[in-house]
Amino acid sequence: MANIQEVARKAGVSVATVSRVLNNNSNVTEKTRLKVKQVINELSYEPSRLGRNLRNSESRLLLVLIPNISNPFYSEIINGIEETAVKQDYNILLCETNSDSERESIYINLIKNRMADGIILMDPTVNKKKLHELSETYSIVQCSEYDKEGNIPFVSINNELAAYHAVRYLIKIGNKKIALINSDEKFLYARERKRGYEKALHEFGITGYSDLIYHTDAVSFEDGQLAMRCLLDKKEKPTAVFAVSDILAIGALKEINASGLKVPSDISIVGFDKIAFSNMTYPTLTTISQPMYKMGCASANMLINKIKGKQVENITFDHELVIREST
Amino acid sequence: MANIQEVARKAGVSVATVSRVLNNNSNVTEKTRLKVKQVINELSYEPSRLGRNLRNSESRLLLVLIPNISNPFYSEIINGIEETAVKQDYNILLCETNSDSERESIYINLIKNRMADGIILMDPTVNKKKLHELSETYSIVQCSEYDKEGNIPFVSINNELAAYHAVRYLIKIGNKKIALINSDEKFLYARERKRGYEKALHEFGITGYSDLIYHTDAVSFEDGQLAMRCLLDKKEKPTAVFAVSDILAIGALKEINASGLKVPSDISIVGFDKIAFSNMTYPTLTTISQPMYKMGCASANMLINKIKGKQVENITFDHELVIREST
DNA sequence: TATTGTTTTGTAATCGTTTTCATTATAGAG
DNA sequence: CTCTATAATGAAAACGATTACAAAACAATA
Repeated sequence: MANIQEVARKAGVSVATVSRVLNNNSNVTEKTRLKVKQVINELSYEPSRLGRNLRNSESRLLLVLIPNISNPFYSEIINGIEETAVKQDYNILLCETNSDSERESIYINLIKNRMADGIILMDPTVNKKKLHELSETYSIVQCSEYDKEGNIPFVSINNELAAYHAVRYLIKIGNKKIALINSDEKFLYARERKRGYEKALHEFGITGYSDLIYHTDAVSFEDGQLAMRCLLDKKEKPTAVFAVSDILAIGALKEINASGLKVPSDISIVGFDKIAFSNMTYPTLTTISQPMYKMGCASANMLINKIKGKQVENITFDHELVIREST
Repeated sequence: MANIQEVARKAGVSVATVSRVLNNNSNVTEKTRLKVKQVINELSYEPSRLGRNLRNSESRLLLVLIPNISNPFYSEIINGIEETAVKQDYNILLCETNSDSERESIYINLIKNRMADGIILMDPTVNKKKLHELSETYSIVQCSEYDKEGNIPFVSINNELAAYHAVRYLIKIGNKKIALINSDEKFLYARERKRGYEKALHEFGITGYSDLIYHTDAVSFEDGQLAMRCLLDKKEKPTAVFAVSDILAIGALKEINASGLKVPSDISIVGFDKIAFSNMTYPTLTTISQPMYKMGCASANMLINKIKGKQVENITFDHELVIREST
């Protein structure tokens, strides 16, 4: 495999000139440029990014930390990140943390080792203090789930408002006994969506159903089923369910169907995220849509700007209530 | 940010010794080792992989080329790849090709530029000749979808046999008019699964239903719906459907439900892949399960072995027919 | 033609490691 | 205490690019 030296020798120029041609940078005579390009072709030379990276002290890699790649919510975000990154000559290093802080710190080391130029964090499980320290030295942005305290920039939506809209809608179509299937409240989004839920109930003077809140261990279909089974066992069954994730909602839906009750006539259900599959369930799922793809694009741009040393501003995207058959 | 020179100076040793401590390689006195480690801590020094990579002429990055990250089939494979790679101190560079050969070749350049040590290809859209040329110089393995012609090693299943099993099962439970929802036959798996379908029909002497084969443009829920709508419009409706992907099957299922027909009493349906969703549909989907995670692990191991210069053998995993409510 | 200014090119240092080979320190044997 | 064998260390050359600075080539002007 040829290197820049060989090209220079064969073309009868210096490596500096070859490098200049490569980066079509400063002024090189058309004649030499042509000659060099010809030799590059003859030797089918490809510049090594290893050398270039070392010299430039950059990896042109963005580290993307997600809890779980199988969750379609993240797939869409990653789509956006990748698209945006590639346009600006970056690549993404996708790493799945499984919300395990040990695993996460293995990956975070990649930035300390200069193998990544920045991090897009989807689910910070690392302890806050460490994270904030880290963000003073390195370029980090948060996407979707974030930590308010520090000053690490983030891209997200207004979770409280979105949940409020969902629940208000359930109330307006006649529901009072509205269950909440929430995930672990260690997540900001979980706390915020719960607050939106409570706010809507409070606003319409609905009280006394605090046992209709269920917290799942994780976000999986099975957790959704489990939650719903639990809720159906209550002496006062809910007439509607708001789940903080489509995945949970779909599990719940399955459980309702299995119990012989009908959606939406017996129980209405609203999910969150508008994953592709939410339109394939029976019945189709009413849900809150987040602009996942755009959020991915925005966080990649934000990170790249941060790497370049620019000042960046937090972004809050709009959500939308998508009404379908489950309500 | 400290470098190895500073550590060496502060510890009063040479960079060689520091490097040896770092790689806890050859013999370093316990005393100096301790001293060096202490300085490393004091300076919170982290070795740069950029320097190391250049020196070692490796990137320790595996390029994973998938057509579409949103397809849960691939997510599971990626899980396996990543898990395996990380254990051996590799990271994965995940790249989505969208089955676009131009995009694919951008990514393939990464290996020419030494930014990746090898490639796991899921959906070779690059032209075959180029691919085979490439594989003479670089380490490449194929996973799931592959090209038989060349001698690029692959990990897959026996698609023909799997399809044969699915269709034979449909026949045995009493179906004759069995539709096939296939994807584009540019894919090997599509051609093979079709052959399995035909083999089963032929074996049981079923003929005359060749208009019950539908080819979709892509693999999406919508394509599945479209296909089913088309099949339901035939004068002789099928009593069973075999779809070459769960995604297509789920779309088809949706369409059958929408048309007022019942699954499985009116129409039975079998999918392929056993994605997580397939257990959440109404009714749950009978499907062929592939060991996606294990396939991911196997292809990562295979690639790493190839990078190390070892000889590798193709692997064909077993499939399994998972009978659920849709049949 | 000599002088100046502007392009174009080359030399050599640099990025941060690893590793070969030479050298020095240490221990063990006589 | 000296001599050897071995273990521990260091000096310096890679790896393959980029780039500051110096030098050479060229063009323009007097």
